[in-house]
Amino acid sequence: MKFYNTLTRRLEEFRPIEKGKVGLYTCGPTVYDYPHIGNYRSYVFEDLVKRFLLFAGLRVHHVMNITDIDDKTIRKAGELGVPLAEVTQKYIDAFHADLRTLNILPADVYPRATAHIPEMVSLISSLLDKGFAYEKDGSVYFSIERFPGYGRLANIERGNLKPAAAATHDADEYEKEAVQDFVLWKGKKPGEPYWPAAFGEGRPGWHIECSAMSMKYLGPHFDIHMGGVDNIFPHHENEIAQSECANGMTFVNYWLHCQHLIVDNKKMSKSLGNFHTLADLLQRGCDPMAVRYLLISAHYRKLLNFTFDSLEMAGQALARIKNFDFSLKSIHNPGEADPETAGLIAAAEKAFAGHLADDLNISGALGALFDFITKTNQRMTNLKQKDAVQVLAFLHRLNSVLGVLDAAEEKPLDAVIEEKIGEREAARKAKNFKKADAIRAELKARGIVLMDTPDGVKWKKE
RNA sequence: GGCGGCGUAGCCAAGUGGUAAGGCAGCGCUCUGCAAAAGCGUUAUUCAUCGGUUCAAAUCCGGUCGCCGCCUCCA
Repeated sequence: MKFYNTLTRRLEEFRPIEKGKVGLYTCGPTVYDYPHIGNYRSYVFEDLVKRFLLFAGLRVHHVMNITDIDDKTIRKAGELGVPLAEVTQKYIDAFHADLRTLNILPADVYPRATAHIPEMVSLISSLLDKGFAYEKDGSVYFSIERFPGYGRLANIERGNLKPAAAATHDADEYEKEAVQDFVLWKGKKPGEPYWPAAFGEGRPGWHIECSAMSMKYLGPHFDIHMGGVDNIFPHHENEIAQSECANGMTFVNYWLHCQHLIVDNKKMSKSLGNFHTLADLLQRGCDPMAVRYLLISAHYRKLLNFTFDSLEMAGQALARIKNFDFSLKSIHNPGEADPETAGLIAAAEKAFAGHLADDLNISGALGALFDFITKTNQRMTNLKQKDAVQVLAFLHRLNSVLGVLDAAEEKPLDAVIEEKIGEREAARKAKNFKKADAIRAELKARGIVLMDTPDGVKWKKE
């Protein structure tokens, strides 16, 4: 399989460091507020990659950090007048709930920054010892001029900064030798949390946490690091600088970055106010699986424009897959399976996997799935239960990658509804269609859709 | 100022040299008590635009127009 590596700006064949295993690090949330669905585009994309690696038979060790100490979390706690840990725990819980709602597989570890301060202190000490960092007024900075590879990931030449940006660049409260140097350790300030360190009390900078925690759980050199494109610079660039200077070896082999979700041609962001949280969408009655489908349905390196129309279309496309699943489950014909079934499955699986192996070409993969659905629907009336079982197993194998079919929907009906359906059947037999339609409308209002088929009445949740 | 991306039917979106996947929406038909689902047919001589290379270009090269991102916290 091939991935587009931001570091080399080309498609590269993926080769794990250790055969059959993948070390995967993804940048997690800063827990000062609810994420919006633009944030979730990245997490859902990362989930797709992870699921595809698993589908391909690889064992994945996935680490996602939680940033629970930084300027924003401190500010939020100050505004609310509650302890930092109380604020961060609230948003951590909310984050995990959203991940479940979007059917995102959990990471193996969710390390929190505040639980790894000693590791960061030790890493900073090492950078100081090796001469890549310096202290100034109680803070510690990384000196980018001492790392020749700086700027390679983001393709930024030093000295090519926007003149205006360079001039006004963060004259912040911290003193640095060079304007582009970044902070590893922020000296203690009144009213802020702090931890002890050989180089003075204080708290970690944002970038150092990802280096320290990825190193702890994945080692100094691992396979894949992912995040949103806006993390390329400076965050990931800085991670590379810190990690490679401390360890003297390559940090990460493959860097994958997900493009932004946009709204009205503008990046969805908190500052522009043009965002929706997952809770907002659920409150409007949107199906979370349609949200997931929409977020994965465009190629990850292209902008995706969010509209309620496109969410509606995603829901309709998903409905085609669900109807297919539904039809297959209704087949109980006896007899031997048609040999053609296995052939069609093999061809579709090859096409599906082939497209995903081509830098996650999801459109191609979905095209292969829909082609298969159409072909199988054409054969549907002749299929035996033995065919249906094979096809269902295949569909669910593909869904192990897509994650858009929600198993939780398959709850049995309660007795009252069963009774209504029976009543309606009796009315239909008696040609009392008015009553039959009234019952159907009543059930529809409760989210149960009835379908009359040659095999008898079927139902599904809307 | 530097770096990078995008522009394919009503909408979404694949396709990077060989003659336009797929999804949604629409229209006609089949099935059906009516629906729903499903099927069949139909929906871009054309890929922002101009020019070039080639037997052949949406795909390569150059120009133009429009839009966006990064260079500062940000998925």
